Amino acid sequence: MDLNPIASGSDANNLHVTEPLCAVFRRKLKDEGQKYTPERAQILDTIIQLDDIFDAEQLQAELKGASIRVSKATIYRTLKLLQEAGIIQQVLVDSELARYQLAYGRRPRDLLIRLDTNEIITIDAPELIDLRNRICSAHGLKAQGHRFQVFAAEG
Amino acid sequence: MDLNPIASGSDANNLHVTEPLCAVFRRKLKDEGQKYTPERAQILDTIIQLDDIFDAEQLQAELKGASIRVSKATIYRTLKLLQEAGIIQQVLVDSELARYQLAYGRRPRDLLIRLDTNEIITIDAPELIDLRNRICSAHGLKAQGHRFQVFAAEG
DNA sequence: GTGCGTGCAAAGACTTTGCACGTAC
DNA sequence: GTACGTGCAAAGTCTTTGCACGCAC
Repeated sequence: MDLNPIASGSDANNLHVTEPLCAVFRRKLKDEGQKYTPERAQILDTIIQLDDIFDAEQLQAELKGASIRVSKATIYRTLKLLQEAGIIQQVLVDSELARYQLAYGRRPRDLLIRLDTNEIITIDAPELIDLRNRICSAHGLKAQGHRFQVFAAEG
Repeated sequence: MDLNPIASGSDANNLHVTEPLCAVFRRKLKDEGQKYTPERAQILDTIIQLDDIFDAEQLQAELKGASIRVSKATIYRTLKLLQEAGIIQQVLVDSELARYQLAYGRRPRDLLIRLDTNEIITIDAPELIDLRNRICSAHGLKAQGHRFQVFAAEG
């Protein structure tokens, strides 16, 4: 269960990262004198299997589906740790609910949000990497990531 | 107090809109059989004067500074109406708090967010308009808006 | 005059926290 | 064996809602 190489490898969205995500998480925890518990491992596993945008509720449901009972408190605490580790990031489509997605070793996933159907489509806009880097350079800063959402509806 | 032409006119971010924002709001309300009350007018005025990203708390404080007392309930109710009218939009920098900014008749304001200082810098990336339109066309949709946030830190 | 709006306080939704017990290291 | 983690329930924060009174139309 600890073996989750990033290698859904044919996915063009993945950068060249060879280290399994669980190893990344483990290292972050060890570095801070924290423990790699079964709950934390199972939560990360589940997120990797989901491979989609999710919220705390969905994550708990997914775990329950695998007969794993984890409290909301632990879910929220672990999501915070995973964010700190750079493994997941918040999506922020609206302010109603905190949603997350895998981020580590991936290009940011840009979103096309249909206002008429509320459908969320993942898109790829590689030119943004260049754009954001230029913007940051102009401000003497280094880009760490970005978020891009396009709102659209039937024409 | 009703006269708030969009005309901070030299601002290159403003499109050519000649109608005062309050008129836009008024029309939306009338169309739905709702009333243009002093509270609603004062809230819109204050948002226009602020001309910055704000949250419900700040808005109430700003009103209080002008000796105008409006309840949180009314503020939230009015913010929702202003969003429906397309006059303001949510910013969504993080999920902690709903923030808003003026939107009507303006290009979306793109943001450069410093992770080291939490400073939020408004930037202008006009090429995104083109990019987003191309993306939408490719999906047979029409772009209604977008959100772009770059995260950066000292290099 | 009627119906919508406001303030207040209570309710709601999501998230965080204190505590006692359990477990990774 | 110790310090950190977990579950539970309670507390917190932001936001929404029910109700009685008041005002825009």
